[in-house]
Amino acid sequence: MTRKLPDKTVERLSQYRRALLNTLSGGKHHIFSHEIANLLHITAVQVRRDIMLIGYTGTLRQGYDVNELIDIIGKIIDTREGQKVAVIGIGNLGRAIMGYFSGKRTRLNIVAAFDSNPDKTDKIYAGVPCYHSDKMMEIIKNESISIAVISVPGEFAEKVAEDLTMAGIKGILNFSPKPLNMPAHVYLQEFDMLTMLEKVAYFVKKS
Amino acid sequence: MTRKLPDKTVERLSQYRRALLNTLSGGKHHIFSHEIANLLHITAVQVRRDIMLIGYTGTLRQGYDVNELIDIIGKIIDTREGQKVAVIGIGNLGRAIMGYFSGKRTRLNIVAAFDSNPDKTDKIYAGVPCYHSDKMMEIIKNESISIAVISVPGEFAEKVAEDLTMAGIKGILNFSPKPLNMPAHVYLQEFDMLTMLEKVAYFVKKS
DNA sequence: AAATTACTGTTATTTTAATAACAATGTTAA
DNA sequence: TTAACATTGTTATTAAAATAACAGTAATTT
Repeated sequence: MTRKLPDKTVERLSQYRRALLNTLSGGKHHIFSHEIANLLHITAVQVRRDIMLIGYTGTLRQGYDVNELIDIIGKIIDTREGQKVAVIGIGNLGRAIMGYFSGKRTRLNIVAAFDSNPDKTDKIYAGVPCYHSDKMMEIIKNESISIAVISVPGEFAEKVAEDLTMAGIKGILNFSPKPLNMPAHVYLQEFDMLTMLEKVAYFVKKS
Repeated sequence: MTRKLPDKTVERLSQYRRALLNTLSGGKHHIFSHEIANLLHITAVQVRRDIMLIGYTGTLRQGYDVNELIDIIGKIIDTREGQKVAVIGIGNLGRAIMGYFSGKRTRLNIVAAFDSNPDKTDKIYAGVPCYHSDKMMEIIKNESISIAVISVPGEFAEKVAEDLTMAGIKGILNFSPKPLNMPAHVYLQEFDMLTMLEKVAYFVKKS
């Protein structure tokens, strides 16, 4: 549809949408670029530029129609049919992820969780069934799950990623501290909290 | 000491160090830039450039001395005295963070956790005492804790951040989906998993 | 009705990050 | 001994992101 948007713009679109949904439930139907900017603590130019990139245009002196903007963003970042997500590893982190998502109305559905510990499998967490890892490849394939969140300890991340790739996964969000290597057709986002905490420590030290 | 390094270089330094510690425990004492690069799945030039920026130099044809490099990175990202960290919000996420850290790093110590639920307070999690939020400001001040990890639900994040600021915090890692606004002297790193998952979904859709 | 104001949308510039190019040099091979 | 090689360190170039500058315009004020 639209040509590929800049990475950072996509991140902000997700945040705009959440902020706008909030705005809407507060009964506000129009919003200025500088108001959106304030909600996210960024600049108004940045907001207008992002909105320009997705091809929406507001009205002068009235700003943007909140509903329309939410819709447009949805058309860009959601698929019509929705996408299925699996969470691999039901430790604290895995459960946190599922908790964050449960009830959030979105086109991203967490439909399965996996763990290698039999005490944790065959149960429901935040509405999501947890299966044993042995069944992972099969279920991913059969259910055509396209996105996986890896929240297993570092030692297992690589093996999990390989299996996921073989099962045909399309995108991975990797919370483990082990950097992964994926074939080009699998989109990989690393998300490493140890690194981020050390980074904060560094900049605190500097300032 | 060194002048301020680029953001991304700092992130990678943290990852280099972890990879190098691994290498070392595997009994390897020298390493080439392309080997480090392979561990992180980035390019060798990137590695050499980062190492150049921190002012370390390897030896031709032998590569880098693993111990020395670990030390140098430590001098850059750690402080001599160490830094104290608090985790605010002991849900699944908070516990995941503490679990990841326990035992891992000596210079970055999680020394306190806080929660507003009395069922969770006055207990030890992963070796860290959890206090009631009422005591947060006092303890942060008295213990001179400089870094906070916010893992409370979005609704509470803003208030927590304000209190932390007043208590004199220097850096914040914000896991909540609510974007925060901090005075310039507080270093803020947002870390929003919903955004990241939606981003993965977008790029999966595009490819 | 003219000037001013408060916005949007777009282009231009700057900054930051990544990549490429290559010079320097000790090591090995011929 | 000379040529080829493997590796580092650095500068040059390109790409991505953020910021600044500004043109356009409907509403409001004078």
